[in-house]
Amino acid sequence: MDPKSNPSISIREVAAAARVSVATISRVLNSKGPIHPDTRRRVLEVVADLGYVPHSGARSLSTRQTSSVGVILPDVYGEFFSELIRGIDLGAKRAGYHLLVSGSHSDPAEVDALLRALHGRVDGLIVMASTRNAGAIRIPPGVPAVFLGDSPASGSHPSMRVDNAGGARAVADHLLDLGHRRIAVVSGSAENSDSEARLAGFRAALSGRGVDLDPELIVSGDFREESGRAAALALAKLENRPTAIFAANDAMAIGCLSALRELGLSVPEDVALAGFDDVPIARYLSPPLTSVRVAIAEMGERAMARLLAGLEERGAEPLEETIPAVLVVRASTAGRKDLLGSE
Amino acid sequence: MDPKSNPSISIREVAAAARVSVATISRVLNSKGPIHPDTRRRVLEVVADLGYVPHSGARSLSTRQTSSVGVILPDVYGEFFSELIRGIDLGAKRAGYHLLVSGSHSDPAEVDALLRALHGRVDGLIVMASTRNAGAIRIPPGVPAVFLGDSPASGSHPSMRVDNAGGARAVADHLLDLGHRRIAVVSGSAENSDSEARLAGFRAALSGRGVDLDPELIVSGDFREESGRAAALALAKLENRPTAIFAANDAMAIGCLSALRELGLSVPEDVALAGFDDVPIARYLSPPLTSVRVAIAEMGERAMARLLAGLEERGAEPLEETIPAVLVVRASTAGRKDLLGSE
DNA sequence: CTGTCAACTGTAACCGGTTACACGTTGCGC
DNA sequence: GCGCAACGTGTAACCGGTTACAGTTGACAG
Repeated sequence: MDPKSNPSISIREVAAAARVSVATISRVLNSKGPIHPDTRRRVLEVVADLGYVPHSGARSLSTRQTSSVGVILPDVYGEFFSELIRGIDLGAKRAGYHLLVSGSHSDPAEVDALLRALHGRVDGLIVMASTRNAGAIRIPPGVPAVFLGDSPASGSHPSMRVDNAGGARAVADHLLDLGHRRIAVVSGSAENSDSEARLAGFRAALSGRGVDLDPELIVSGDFREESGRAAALALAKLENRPTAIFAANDAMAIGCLSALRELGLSVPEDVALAGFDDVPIARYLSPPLTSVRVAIAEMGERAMARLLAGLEERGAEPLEETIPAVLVVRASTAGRKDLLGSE
Repeated sequence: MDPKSNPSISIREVAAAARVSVATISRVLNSKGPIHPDTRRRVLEVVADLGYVPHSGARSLSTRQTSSVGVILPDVYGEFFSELIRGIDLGAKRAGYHLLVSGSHSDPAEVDALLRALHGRVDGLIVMASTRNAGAIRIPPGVPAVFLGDSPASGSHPSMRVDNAGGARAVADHLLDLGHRRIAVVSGSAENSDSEARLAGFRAALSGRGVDLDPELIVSGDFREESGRAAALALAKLENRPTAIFAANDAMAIGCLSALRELGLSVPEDVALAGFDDVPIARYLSPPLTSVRVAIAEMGERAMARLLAGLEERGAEPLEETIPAVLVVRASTAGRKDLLGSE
C-alpha cells in the first residue's frame, strides 16, 4: 500500500466520495464536535484512499492563523546564525509552528517591504535588527514580535539580548587577576551594538579596578578573521606592546592567533589572548582559546517561547531578557595550570 | 507622516472608502487591466491613508501560488548550513520568494508529516535528505522539488551534489605527489553519503596509483572536532604510524591537529594533514590547513535557481548537477614552499 | 403519545483576495 | 444617426477550508 498523497483534491471531493458534507470531513480531521464512529471510519478511509491532504493556506485564511512565524535577520553568516536558527526551529517545531526565514536585511526600507509581504503569512515575528535599522523598524500594530539584540526605542515589544557587558567584564577581571595591565582590545565595527557593548563593558571593568584602556590599544575590526589578523600585526608593532589582547569575537581572536604565531610570539607567554562566543573549535586551537560562552541556540529557543506566549495571550508585559555569557578559561590566557577549566 | 500599516483592514473596506469596487483596488495594486489615472490616484491615496496591506495568505489562495518555497534540512549545524541557507535565501530574494525552513529531519515519517503540513504553503521544495531517509521521501506528485546530496532512487527530480569524489581524488594525488604512501583516513559516519563518497574517491585515487589503503588506517568519526581528535590519538599510537592523514571534513581535521600537537608531533614534518570543506578559519590555523573548497552558498543559489526554473515551466528534464570541489594547498601538507597556494 | 434533549450532520456564510464576464460610456467611422 | 470597439468599472463566483446555526433522528421522561 503506497499512501500516495494527492495535493490536487479538495475537501468537497472528499465529502462527495464519502457521501457526507464538507463540515463532517473537517470535523473528523480536526477532532471537533461529535462524530458517529462509523462516519469517522468511513471518512478516514476515503481520505486515505484519495490521499487527501488539507490545504493549509485555505485553513489559515479561515482560521486566521498561519501557525508560522517570520524570522528576520540582518545577515546569515557563520556559526552564530545556524545556532540561532537551530534554537528557534527547535522551539517552533515543539509548538507545531513553521519558520519563514529571511536574511540580509540591513536596509530599513527593505525590512519594511518584507514586513508587508509577510502580512497574512505569519502570526508573529522574531526580528534581529542591525544597529543601523533598529530604530526604523515599525512592526505593524497587533502583530506579536520579539526582538533579538537591538530593539526599537519604543520598547513596546519584548526583547532578548546577550549579556555582552557581563561577559566582557569577566574577561577583564580574569586578565587583571593574571596581572595584565597593558591590555588591547580588538573590537567589531562601531556600528555593531554587540561589539560596542563588549567594548564598553570591558572598559568599565578595567577602570573599575583602576586600569585605563590606552586608546592606542583599541583597534577596530569587522568580526572576521582577517581583521583580527591585521589588528594583531599592528598591535605587535607598537613599541610598548600589550601583554594581553581581548578580541570581541572568536573569529578575530583566531586571526590574532595566526598573526602572533607568525611573528614568533607565543601565547600566552608573550601575549595572552581571549575571544568571545566560544565557537566549537575554540577549545581545539593551540593553545585552546579562552572565550566567553553564550548559549545562542538557547536564546533562539527562548525567543520563540516568548513569542508563542505572546501569541496565546496578549497580556505579557514587554520585558527585556538577558542571556548569560560565561567565561571559559583555557590555555590562551591562563599562565598557570590551576586556572584552567576542565574543558 | 508615519505611514503606519494597518493589517486589520481588508480590500472591501478600502473599496468602500475609495468608492470603487474591490476589483478596481485589486487591479490598481497589481497593475492589471486598464485603470483611469484619476481612479488610480484616488485608490493609491486611500490605500496609503488607511495603511492597507494586502493579505498574502488570501492572495495565495486565489492565485494558487504562495511565492514561497520549503527548505527541508536534516539538521542545522555549523557553518555549512548557514552558508547553504544564505545561498538559497539570496536566490529566493532575487526572485521574490520566501523561505520556509525546517531542520532536524532524520526520521522519514517526520519528513512525510512535514510535507503534508507544507501543502498549500509552498510552491516547491528544496530537500536535503540524510542517507537514512533519502529513499523513503515521497514528494507529492505535481510539486516541483530539487534535492541536495542524496536523492530518492526514483530520479524524478533534479538534484545537486558536491563533487566529493573529485575533491578526495585531488587530495590523494596531492599527498601521493608529496611522496606519502602510508596515508590514513578519518571518515565521517558510514551512514553519511558525503563521507562515503569522499572515502571511496580517495581510495580509488590511491589504488589508481598502486597504493592501497591499509584498513587499520581507516578510522571513522562523526564530523565533529572531538572525533577527529580521538582518531588522531589512535593513529599516532600505531607502531607503523601514517605519514599523512586525510580527514573527511575540516572540523575533524582541526581535532586531529589539536591531538597531534598535544603529542608533540609537528605538522606537516611528522604528519601531513588535510581536511575537506575549507571553512573560513582553515587558513588561520597553524599550520594553515590544506583543504578542499566547496562553494556551498553557490550550491544553494543554484538549487534555488533550478527550482524556480522548474516552477515556471514544467518541462525541464531531471538532471543531476555537480558542484566542483577544488583543492586548496596550504602548509599543513606542503613540505616545500613552492607547492603552497597564495592564500 | 408527546415534548425535550442529546447526538449527529448538513447548509451556507464567512476568511480576503483575484478575475471572468457583463455592463455602461465615449469616440469614431460611415 | 447608428454600429461598434475600446475603455473603465462593477458583480459575483471562485480558491479550499471552518463553523454558526439549523435541522433530523431517536431515546426517554412524563
